[in-house]
Amino acid sequence: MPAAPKPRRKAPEPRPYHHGALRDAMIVAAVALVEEGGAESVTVREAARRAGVSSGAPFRHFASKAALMTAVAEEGMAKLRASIAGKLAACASEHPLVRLLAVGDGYFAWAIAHPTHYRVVGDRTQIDFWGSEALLRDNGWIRAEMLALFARAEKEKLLRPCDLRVIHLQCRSLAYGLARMLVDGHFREFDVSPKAAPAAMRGALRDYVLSLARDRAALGRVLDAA
Amino acid sequence: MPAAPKPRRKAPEPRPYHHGALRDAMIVAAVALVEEGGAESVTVREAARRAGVSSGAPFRHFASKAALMTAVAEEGMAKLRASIAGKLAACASEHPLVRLLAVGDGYFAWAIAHPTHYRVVGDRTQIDFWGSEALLRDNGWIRAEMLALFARAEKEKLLRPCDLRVIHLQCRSLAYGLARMLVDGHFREFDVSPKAAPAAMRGALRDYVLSLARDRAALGRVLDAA
DNA sequence: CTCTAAAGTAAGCATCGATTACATGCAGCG
DNA sequence: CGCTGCATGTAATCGATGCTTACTTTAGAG
Repeated sequence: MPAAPKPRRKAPEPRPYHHGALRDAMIVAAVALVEEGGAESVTVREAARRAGVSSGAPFRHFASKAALMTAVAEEGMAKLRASIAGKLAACASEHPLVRLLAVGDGYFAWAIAHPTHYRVVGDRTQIDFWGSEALLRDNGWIRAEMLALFARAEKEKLLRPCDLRVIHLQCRSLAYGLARMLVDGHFREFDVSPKAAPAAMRGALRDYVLSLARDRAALGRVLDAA
Repeated sequence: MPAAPKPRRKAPEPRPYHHGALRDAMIVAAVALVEEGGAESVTVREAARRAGVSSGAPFRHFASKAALMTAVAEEGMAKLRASIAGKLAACASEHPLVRLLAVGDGYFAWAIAHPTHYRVVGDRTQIDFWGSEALLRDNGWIRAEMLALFARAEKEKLLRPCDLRVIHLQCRSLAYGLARMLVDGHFREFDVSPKAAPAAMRGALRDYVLSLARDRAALGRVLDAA
């Protein structure tokens, strides 16, 4: 019966001339496209189609496709940070190296769950990483969290003799390398079945963290308990 | 005077109707484009332009742009392998862990010298990696070389107690992560100046290899000597 | 020498990112 | 209330891309 009432106000029926939240809708659509077919399948036009606007409209909100992809990366980085924060919050132990492994768990969990989105976040050549406040903030948070854990571990004499700067770079590279190998399709090269990849990644990081400990056996016991 | 002699045979003057080696010429042009502006700036048409043929000609030799990029990756993987082989040949020591570091040196050297090309080689989602004999062969060579060194190190009791499969994955991930962080633009995040990146990468890998040694001090002396 | 098939060309299709000229309508002001 | 300005939308268009098709050239096998 109410075929077409008065297009009075916020009636979300046909489509008000002005979308109202196109910027957000574009990001949602672009993220969906990324998840469906990877960054390469993202098209400004298709995202506009899904948002129900013409192909030129998005450029009122994004200077370029790269700007849209930067927003997609911001979205991803926030989720990545949230995933890490979640694992940290769920980590009962206060042992810095145990918590470091929790950071890795949160990092891998999101990368594994959203591989194509993770690729957008990781590739800083396609987005304006250094020009995005949100990316710098969330990435900086992750970085600071790691550095604080390393600093605490050192202060508490939990680390083997080492250069903090070196192991920070090492740790980041190992985590990035593991996640990146996964999303770049390298894991088929190892015997691990696709479903075993997460465990292999965690195992590699766990063993690495153990190698950082002054008292490997002690940390092993703590990790086994947790 | 000899404005236009007889277009008799192999006269490389205007352009013989048949190119003669279009496939190779396309790969050369595509590699050049990759080095100049990254994979994203590669265009079948532009490569064809540089090879001096029409835009449709390349498709007689490559089923798709992805097939051309796969050939570009093959070219890169061969160079990567050659770089590693060179460092191994130049390595005087027979110590497996010293030679493992030489593998890393060869790997990093090429990645640093050809970052955009390296990205093409590393990203197996954009090329037909598992369908390319050349890629499988050269990548397999690198892999086998590493595995042999690990096996020798273990047989010669040079390794700390560890699971070979775990440290193989670790080592690969660390190397891939370091190289990938470089070409993905992550190094600005660390204090290292751009020119210091190679040293930082080597330092991280060196420290990692040291952490694998049963007798860290002994390996340290060997490395310092070399 | 002929004749086929590999390897070129030119033209065209659908699509893309981006721009332009124009249309709409909300907000703020008289 | 009515006017108006500006953010936000549309439609049309541009040049470029990947890829295909129909046709042309030419090398080389028989």
